[in-house]
Amino acid sequence: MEVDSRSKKSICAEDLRRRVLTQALEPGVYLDETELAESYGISRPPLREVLRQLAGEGYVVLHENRGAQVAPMTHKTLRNFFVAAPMIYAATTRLAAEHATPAQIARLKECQWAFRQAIKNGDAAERALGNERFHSIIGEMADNEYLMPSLKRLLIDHTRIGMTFYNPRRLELAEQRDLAADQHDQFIALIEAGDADGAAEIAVAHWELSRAQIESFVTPVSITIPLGRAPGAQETRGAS
Amino acid sequence: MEVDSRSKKSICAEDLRRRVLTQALEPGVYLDETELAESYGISRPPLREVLRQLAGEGYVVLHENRGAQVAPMTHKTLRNFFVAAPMIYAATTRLAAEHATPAQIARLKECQWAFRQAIKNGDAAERALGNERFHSIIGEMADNEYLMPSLKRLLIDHTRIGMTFYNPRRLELAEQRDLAADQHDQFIALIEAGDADGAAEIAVAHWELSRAQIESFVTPVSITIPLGRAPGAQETRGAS
DNA sequence: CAAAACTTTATTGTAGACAACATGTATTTT
DNA sequence: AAAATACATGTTGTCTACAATAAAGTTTTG
Repeated sequence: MEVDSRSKKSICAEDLRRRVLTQALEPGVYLDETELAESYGISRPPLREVLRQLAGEGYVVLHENRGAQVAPMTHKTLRNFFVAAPMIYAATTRLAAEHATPAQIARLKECQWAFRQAIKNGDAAERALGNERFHSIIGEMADNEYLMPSLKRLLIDHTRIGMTFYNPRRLELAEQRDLAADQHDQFIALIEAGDADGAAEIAVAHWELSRAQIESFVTPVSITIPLGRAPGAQETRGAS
Repeated sequence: MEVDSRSKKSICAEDLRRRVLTQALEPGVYLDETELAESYGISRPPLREVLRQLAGEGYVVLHENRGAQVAPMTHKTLRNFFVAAPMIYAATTRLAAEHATPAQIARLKECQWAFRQAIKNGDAAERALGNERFHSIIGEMADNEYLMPSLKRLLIDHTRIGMTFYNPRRLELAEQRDLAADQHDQFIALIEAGDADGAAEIAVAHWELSRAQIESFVTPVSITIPLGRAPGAQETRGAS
């Protein structure tokens, strides 16, 4: 029955990842070790191990004698994101089409089903997490341990940006979400067909859609971007 | 005077990185926490934190209840390496030419000087580490937090491969090392000139040289590759 | 004699208590 | 009154001791 026999530590790590991705923990916020350890029912040493791991994965930043901070997003961050994303997304998707196994394709389809459910239900967090999971699976399909770290980092911030700009009331955004979901179906078809060139193309198209959406928010505002505090701006204490 | 006021933990982390890169700790070897903690003069909990961090950086792999293993190198690893390396190297070098600061260029020149010294002295480990440092600095110049994780992972295995195949007696390899050092000078010149296209080109050329060298070792042998044990093959205990 | 189960040993995982560091506040001094 | 210093508080960093898990060796049994 697939009992959840995972350790408290891995549950803790996964939950913290989820909270960072959904912005339940906002960029730049400092984390309290004692508080977190208690809430996950473990002591501080193992919690600190988890935080180190998450730091390695790019979810948090560690400051000596000043604890862990949810990875901040700055203006420079967004610029770099725009440079790296199309390259890594295209490359990994191409490789996914070349290497995907039937089992992985089945998982991708399941994930896509859940993604569409989340859109239908208007659940912002579930939609964002579902999207992250979808592209993570494609990353696993690519099966390249050298590209995966960059892909995962891109997905962290892509997901957080998606959460920031989510707005269920604006109609054109709802349409874009449906379009994105349709593109996901094309990802699946092309990967299943082993069409590397086609997969790379849809990856770029998918990115262009997302980029246009992000730019429609960033460009008009131009100066103040709602992407959380820079590191050391003000140190917002307290997680919840 | 730049006193070494870094914590024992960061010294420990750096030394472990060095030992992994130089193959003083061979791929696939399991690490003993008690032994390592004692040798670095710290207790096990902080050492475990360091190991978690190194796992996040790709130096080691953690197995639940079975400790930390120096990241193994398999045949698949090498294939993936050949796919990802040219892409990431070219991209980061191009960005380096666009973004490098004078201070960074100065550091790069210092590093290159040390690199040439190591070649002259026939010091394999110093040469390998110097090369790693050189390309790491270029990565810092690129200043893109999304590409850096992949670059660093590539450099880990590139360095280890370089150590594996190092042979001071074969003359054509010595020539190739000199050629590589000359290319490093071209890196510096092109980055300093802000020539992005030229930098990307030399990055590819540099990669091609390295690739040819690696292939000259791998192809003739074809079956058994001296790249360390696969995970779970035999579990070589003991670090030193 | 071979195989399986039990016991022993070594290593990893965790908890609680203590030390060190940083920050904010109050007091003192100019 | 303003600034600097000393103090108090809270949070991070570390250590020692203990618990749990896995491997190895030994014994027992078919």
